[in-house]
Order: sequence, then structure tokens, then C-alpha cells
Amino acid sequence: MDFSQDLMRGTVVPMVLALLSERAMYGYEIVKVVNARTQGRLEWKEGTLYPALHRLEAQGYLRARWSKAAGGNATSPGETSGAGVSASGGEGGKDRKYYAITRKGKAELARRAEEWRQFSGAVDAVLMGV
Amino acid sequence: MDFSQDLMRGTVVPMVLALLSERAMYGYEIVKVVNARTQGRLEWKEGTLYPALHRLEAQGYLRARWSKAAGGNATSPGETSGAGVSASGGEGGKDRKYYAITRKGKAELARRAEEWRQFSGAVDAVLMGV
DNA sequence: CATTATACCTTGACTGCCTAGGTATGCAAG
DNA sequence: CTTGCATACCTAGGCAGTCAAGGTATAATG
Repeated sequence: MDFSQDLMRGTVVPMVLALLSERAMYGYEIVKVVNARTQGRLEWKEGTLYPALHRLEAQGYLRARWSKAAGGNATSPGETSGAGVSASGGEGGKDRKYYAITRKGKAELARRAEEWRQFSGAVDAVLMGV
Repeated sequence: MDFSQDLMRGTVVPMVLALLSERAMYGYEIVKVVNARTQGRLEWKEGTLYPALHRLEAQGYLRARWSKAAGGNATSPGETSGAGVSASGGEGGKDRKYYAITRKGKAELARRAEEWRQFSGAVDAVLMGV
């Protein structure tokens, strides 16, 4: 389903914060995870995510750390299945920028998640019965 | 709660269509009904609604009809105070512009409501557990 | 060696919502 | 009667997040 892009507004931030509260991830990975987790209902573009990531970092909600991709590819984008962690020690890898949520970011997440719940509940209340 | 206004994007149209599928209403009334129905969680401004109404009419989703406010005021929006319903039979009233949903508008409503369900479900899937 | 997937980034345009204003009528209080 | 408030309509200008489209570079694949 092709969503009116307008709906995206304001939801990217809480979603990013929520994902990073589970574990640190890099941008490209976040896009894949969102697309997988929503079963393709959402299709994030990099042009949407990266500016948001930088904004959140500037606001102190995230902290970034460059890191080489370790031997066992942690990505496994398709790889819904087990993802056998090959412990091969190859140190060569592409540069990845891992983002981790800060304490401040967690507080923001709580605020934004609650905001979303209130908001979507309000919309549902009006749409109810349709 | 003061929402990030960004969330509003894309939700005004389905909400308006949903309300008008129940009964014809005029703009000012819609604002009041939304604010009441969401218990103040949403606070629509006229500057938000009127342009949307005009857009929807231009697209053929709504049809407008001017009408004087009949004696018995159908509004009773706030009604917070007693506000004795003066049953004065004056037929003179303020001009109101009643909007009714068209067949085309109903189809659009179905599409948009489903879109909202899919979308909010996807967001919830990511926010789940927060 | 060429192609694809990964992984990062930025610029410019778009568009819908908000702010802040404007007009006019009806009604209640002073 | 006059003042004020709620009703009821409208618009112009600005803002800000998303998208489309482009760019760079490395690793894996055929």
C-alpha cells in the first residue's frame, strides 16, 4: 500500500528512538529493519532517515560512533531467520556509523511514544465506526 | 497534551470525511465536534480546517450548501455552562455553510480510513514494547 | 572486470499545517 | 445602547519535515 507521505510526519523520530532503545544500529540497517518489521507497509527512504538522525544527534538524543563492519555481518537484512553469527575474525569492513540512544533520548522516547498513543487514540475515536 | 503538530499531517482529511459521513456539518461545527470527541486531545484550528474543506470540495469529495441557522440551534458545541437553550423561534440566523459528503467522497473515505489503519498498525508494530 | 548491494551523504522542491490576521452577525450583560 | 463574547466565515505568509534525485566509495558476486 502506498501511503500518503504526510502520515509519516512526526512518526519517524519516535520510531527511530524506539528501535535504538533496543540496540545500537546504523542508518542503513534501520531502514531495512523498519521495512521488515512493518512487512513492507512502511518504506523508508534514506533521504528521510539521515537528516532525522543528524537532527537527533544534534539535540543530544543520540550518540554516533564509527565502526568497521566486523567479520560476521550483523546486518542480515533479509535473514529473518536465525542469522548464523559467523565468528570469522575478518577485521576489514565498510565503515558504519552506529547510533546509540542517550539517557536524554530515552526520556524523549517516552514522551513521544505517549504522544503517539494519545494522538492515534484520538484519531481512532473520530474514525471509529467507519 | 500539546501534540507535535506534525502528527496532524494527513489525518485531517480522513477525519473530516468520517464526520461528514455521519451527517452534514458546517466548518465551525466540525472544529467543535473534533475537539469534543477527542476530549481536547486534539485542538483543531480554523486555519487548518477551512483550506482542507475547500480542497475537498474542489476535488469533488464534498458538496457545500449555504443555509441560515434554523431556530433550534443544532450546534450545542461547548454547552459547558447551563446555557439555557433559548427556543426563540427567530428564523433569522447566521449564515452557515453545510458540507455533505459525496459518493466519491465516501470511496475516498474508505481508502483513507484503511490507509490510516495500516499505517498506525505499522507504527505500533515498531513502537511495540516501549 | 562489471555489476549489484551496501553504506554514507546533501540539495532543492513540495505541501499541508500553523500563526495571525480580517469581516460580520447574534446574544447576553452592564 | 453599548460593550463584549461566541459564533461563523475566510486568507496570506511562513515553517519544517519528507521526498526525489543525485553523489561518493567499498565489498561481494558473477
